[in-house]
Amino acid sequence: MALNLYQLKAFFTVAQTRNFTEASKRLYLTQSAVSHAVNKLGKSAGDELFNKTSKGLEMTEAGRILYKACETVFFEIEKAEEHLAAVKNKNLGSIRLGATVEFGTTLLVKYLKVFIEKNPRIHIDFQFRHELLKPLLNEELDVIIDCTEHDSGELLKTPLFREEYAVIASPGYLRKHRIRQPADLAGHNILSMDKEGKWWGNFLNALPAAGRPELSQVTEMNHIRAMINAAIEDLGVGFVPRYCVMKELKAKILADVFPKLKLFEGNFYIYQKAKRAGLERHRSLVEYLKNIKSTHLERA
Amino acid sequence: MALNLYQLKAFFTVAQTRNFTEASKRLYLTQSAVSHAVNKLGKSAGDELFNKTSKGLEMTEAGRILYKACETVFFEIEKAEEHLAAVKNKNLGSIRLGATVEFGTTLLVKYLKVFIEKNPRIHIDFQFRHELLKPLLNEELDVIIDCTEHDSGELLKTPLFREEYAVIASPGYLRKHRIRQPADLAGHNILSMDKEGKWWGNFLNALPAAGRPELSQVTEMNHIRAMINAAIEDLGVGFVPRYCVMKELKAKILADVFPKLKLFEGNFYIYQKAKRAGLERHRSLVEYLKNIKSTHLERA
DNA sequence: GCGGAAGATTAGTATAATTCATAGTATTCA
DNA sequence: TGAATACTATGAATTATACTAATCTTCCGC
Repeated sequence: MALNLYQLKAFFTVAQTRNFTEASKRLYLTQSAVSHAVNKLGKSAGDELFNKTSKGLEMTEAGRILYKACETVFFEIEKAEEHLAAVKNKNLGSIRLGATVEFGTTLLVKYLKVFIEKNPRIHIDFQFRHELLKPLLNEELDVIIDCTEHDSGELLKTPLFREEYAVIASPGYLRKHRIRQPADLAGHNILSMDKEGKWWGNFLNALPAAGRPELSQVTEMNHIRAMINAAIEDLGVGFVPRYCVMKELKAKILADVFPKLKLFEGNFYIYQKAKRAGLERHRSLVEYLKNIKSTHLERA
Repeated sequence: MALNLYQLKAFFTVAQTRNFTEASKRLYLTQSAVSHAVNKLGKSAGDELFNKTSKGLEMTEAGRILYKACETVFFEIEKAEEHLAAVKNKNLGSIRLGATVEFGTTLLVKYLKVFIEKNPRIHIDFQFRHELLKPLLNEELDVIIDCTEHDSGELLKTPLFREEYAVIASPGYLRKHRIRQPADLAGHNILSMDKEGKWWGNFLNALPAAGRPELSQVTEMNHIRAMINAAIEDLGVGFVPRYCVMKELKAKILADVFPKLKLFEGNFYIYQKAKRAGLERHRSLVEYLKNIKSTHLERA
């Protein structure tokens, strides 16, 4: 039979992307080359590797067997390459690090400055977006920092810190509209990431059922920074991670509406594919990231 | 860098055999092809992979890194191939089974008959020799059954049974020379695998120091079967694994000189490379072999 | 049924693997 | 020391294979 690495690589990438054309781009090859390679691999495996269904490609059993082998094989090769590079004082390779937009653009880049200076042989590329899990699973990203909960055998999860939220408004807005307790929010313009109010859900849940306001007038905007700026401009009341507005609170261009209320949202976690967590560069980065705290922004 | 499977295979085989020419034979390639491949691999790894020393090849650090990766990679590929074959009802591959000459040619082949009939998709090749460990380590053999003790992290050891020995002679010989107790052996012709008497060491050790005979007249012969046949022909007294002479004892062409003495030699063990023990065909075979007992020969 | 998207096919080219022939390097032994 | 032996390395030629470009097929939505 004699499996072949070119073909396995092509197959593996197709399996990850579920798309020959996309795979060909990742591999810097033509779609034709990928098609050839996967077909040849299928022949030497004695079976088709993919079935074409109405909604895309689906692996056959033979495909799944090979996929599992590929995970180990390519990881092992990558590890060996990293190890060789380490011995020869070469670059250790790169990490594609994903994080949510606000967290990434503010806290993360500042915190990583020291790591990047101390580890010149590890290159880090950044991807700040909201959708993080899927790119991690299909190997567009190597490490992500996300504040949603995922649990799967193939992912390694490292807890970072508890994210504290705050209800914010500009001091001017608060002077005009007295807001003393949560119930007072009814009728105010509510700045939210979504129209349905899921974004404010954790705030509401933190309140006793009796004191929950009816959030009727909701303005949707799909970036936290936009929400913050809107609040600064007196456009309404926002609900945001506290670390995002540390500076604004200090500078008093924003105020904490309910300073006595402790509002915790989900944890921040580092996620990586369990297999790839064995890479030395992953280990160093995660070890460093573990010490990040939401309070790091205050120093900045 | 982009490591390459052909080159890794060539390198891996050279590393196992410590010999380019031997590796080329195993790979059904020319020595030149192997040399080219290993050199190219060395170039893409950025370092030499072997140093030539006065007594053969020696891996460099880069070589050792790659060797470790190869172990995993090729095992994983082999496992995938076996798995694919299983799904498609093809042959599961072959096992090169090694055992000591006497054990292999008598007990083992008979015992394995049933396994071979029940598992037509696993092919077994046999190698009966005295040197078993080295061929196992350099991948000339996949599984060996040996009665010597080895302990190493890379080997998986499965105990089989305790081997019982017996002192034998032909009934005619015993009629002529009365042998009542071990001390009577002095002066007799002693049949042994070696001239120095190490072979009889375990017999002597089983006796109280006072009753140990002086084995002065030793005849060396390098096969157990030869020793047995010599004993049958009245040539002297032999010391052999009991399972080897079950038939002869029953047929009364040989007699147990000290039937009341229980003489145990070392255990029999199955050894395999730990990595390769994960192969399905290895598991089935070892599972079956575990039930072998030295008494199986009596039935035959 | 037409256009677009995605994969397959075919034929030709580029690249890499393999061989052949030969040269080089230790080691052994007379 | 020189010849014989047993390796490995090298370069040119050959063969196998990966890859591309262009074209074709299929499937899906409008």
